[in-house]
Amino acid sequence: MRLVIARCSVDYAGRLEAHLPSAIRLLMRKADGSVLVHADGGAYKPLNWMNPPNTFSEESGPEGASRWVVRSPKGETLTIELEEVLADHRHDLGVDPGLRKDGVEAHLQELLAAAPGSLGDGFRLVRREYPTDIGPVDLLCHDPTGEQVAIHLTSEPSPGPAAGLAAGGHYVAVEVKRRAGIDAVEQLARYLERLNLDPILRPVRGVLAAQAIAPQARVVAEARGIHCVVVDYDVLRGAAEPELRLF
Amino acid sequence: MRLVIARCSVDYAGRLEAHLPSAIRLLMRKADGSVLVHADGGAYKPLNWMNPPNTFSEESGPEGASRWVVRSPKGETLTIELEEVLADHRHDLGVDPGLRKDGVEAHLQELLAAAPGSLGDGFRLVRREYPTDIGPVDLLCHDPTGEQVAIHLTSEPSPGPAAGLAAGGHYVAVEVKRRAGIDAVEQLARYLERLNLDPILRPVRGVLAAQAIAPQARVVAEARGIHCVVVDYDVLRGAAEPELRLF
DNA sequence: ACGTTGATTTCGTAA
DNA sequence: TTACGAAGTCAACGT
Repeated sequence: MRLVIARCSVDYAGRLEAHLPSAIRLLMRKADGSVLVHADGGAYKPLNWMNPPNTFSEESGPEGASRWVVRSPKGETLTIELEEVLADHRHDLGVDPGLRKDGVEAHLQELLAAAPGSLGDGFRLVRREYPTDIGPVDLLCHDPTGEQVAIHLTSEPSPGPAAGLAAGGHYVAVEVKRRAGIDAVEQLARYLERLNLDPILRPVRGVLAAQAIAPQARVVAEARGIHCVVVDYDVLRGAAEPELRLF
Repeated sequence: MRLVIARCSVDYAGRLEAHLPSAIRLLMRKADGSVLVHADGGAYKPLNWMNPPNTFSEESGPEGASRWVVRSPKGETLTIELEEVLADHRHDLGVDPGLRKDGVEAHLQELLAAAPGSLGDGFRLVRREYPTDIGPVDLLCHDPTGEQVAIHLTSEPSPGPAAGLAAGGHYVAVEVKRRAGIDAVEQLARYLERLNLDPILRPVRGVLAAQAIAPQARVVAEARGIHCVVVDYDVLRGAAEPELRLF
């Protein structure tokens, strides 16, 4: 990794065009070829950058000035005019071990799959990522209460739900989000529309489960008969490991 | 700006939890308070970071080791254990002048407004950012072909379209996107629903114009009678400056 | 202040 | 490989 502090101006031409007038900035060139231009503000995002793969060229000018030209194979060009170089450090960092993340939507879905009762009394999980022709529904559950549905004696294809569950109650399609907006409601509504075309599943209700639900989304959801459930991550983690709650 | 090269391990606890095992990394602390952890790869995104506002504390340990703890008011915590510091530079960069951008969606909209014929044969622009009660439609155009609409002799309020254009053909609401997904289709569908409540405008057709349209979005659009137009930025730039095409 | 939309989004994953 | 959804999305703009 090379770190340069320099007074410079920057031009980017590619998917858009951008220009940075002359100022003192940090230029970073990583071992993977990335070039980053950072100011002393603007949080974690660089003012300008070029991701790998790219070709890098450095031309010397008069009085310590120089020019960096970085080109991507897609025709993007990042040009940096270094007018005055105040520092130029190089460091060998080696390869970084990976980052471990925990607590994203996938994990929330796991916890809900392990504790479907959090979504509604008596709910049982039928399948995660239940496939439809417009994409998979996060969770398909079964609610033993409510209206009776027809009993199907015919055997069903593999991806179908277990026939036994359909004997009473109804199915519930669950959309899991960390933060649910109107788009989540519409996504779930599309799934419900599809699922309710299937006479074997019908009627399918909808549940929107999220750590936070936008007020507008809640209004739209209720209007469409979709039930909203706000889930708490920590409570859920407890519910998924019920043995911990006995003590 | 402070730049530290150090062997360190990092833990983040906040909206999610993340852990980075010990390795040599660049730690950046900007004048605005941001703390960034960069590896020598991974392009422009830091491995971990904390945006301002935050509180920063640095504790010294034995043999040059130290610990940085960065806390945000929302309860997020970034903890960096510096086991070995290889470099520690400070630089005063000053305030950065702004970035000038050109060529984003707004610019695409300008080009289409200047060359509405790209959207359909004979299309004329009625208005950009045509207001509705759920937000402005990117472009409202008029298609001289197709069904006849009623002629309105009454004068109209200022934001209304020119009455003369309504004498033949029909109106077209255009949604402009760089990349169109299903959400763009639904956004346009909502606008069309609203616009078609207006007896003066009715009937209003829909056109989705984008540099790239997701296949699923195209299916949904066609199903709703919305026409899809893929626009090319460079061609459009040529069409918007027709004098250049004479030579 | 809040909500909505765009982004050189980037990044992961599943088909 | 491609396509699609999620992101510690962030950030800008309009209400």
